[in-house]
Amino acid sequence: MSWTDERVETLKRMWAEGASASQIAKELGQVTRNAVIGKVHRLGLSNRAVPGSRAEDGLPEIVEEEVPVQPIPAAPARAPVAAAPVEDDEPEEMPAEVEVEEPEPEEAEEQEEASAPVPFRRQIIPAGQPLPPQPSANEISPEAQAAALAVEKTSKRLTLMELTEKTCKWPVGDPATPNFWFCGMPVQQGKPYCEAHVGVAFQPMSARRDRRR
DNA sequence: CCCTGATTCGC
DNA sequence: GCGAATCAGG
Repeated sequence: MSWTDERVETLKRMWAEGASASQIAKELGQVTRNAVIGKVHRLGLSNRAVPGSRAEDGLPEIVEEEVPVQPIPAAPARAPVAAAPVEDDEPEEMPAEVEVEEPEPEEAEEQEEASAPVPFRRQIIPAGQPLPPQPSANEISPEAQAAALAVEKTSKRLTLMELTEKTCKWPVGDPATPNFWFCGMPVQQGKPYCEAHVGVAFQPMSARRDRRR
């Protein structure tokens, strides 16, 4: 396939609209993003306006060292979130292994047949031990918290077994409770969490320090 | 890991 | 001119 006037026109138009080279390539078909990029350069229409939206990341970006915050949302105890076949791992997410204390093996089976589908199987004693340092309640920026909360209201609510490399592994709720689940939204590239939860998991050091009591 | 654009260089 | 391979950055 060659660069017909029409194809070039499409290329120019899409490029001007901010489409990425791969998007354009997909649209045109029969060419790779490399071909598109190459053509873009030969046409001399390289630098263009910002691709994405307009109100997106127009902020100054106050980026600082990122510091992992205890991956504990509102849950009192941490669930062993195992990232598939364990391997390398640099001190980035700090697994912080913490056994979730089993309240007590069940003994008297409650027969709540025609009751609610997912009832409260008896008040469960939330871990009879000092819980790990409660999260970063006041260390998390209000914005990040709000974002996470919003996501949690619409997230996929996956079980441990349903997690994959592409699902957010942020735990929500009390692991010792029936309504405990994992966010499950699409992860942010390279991270174990979705955008919203990455927002609470990784806080700029200074901001975190300032907020802390 | 997944994506982006930029560059190089044999064809 | 073309575009795969590679590089550099997010």
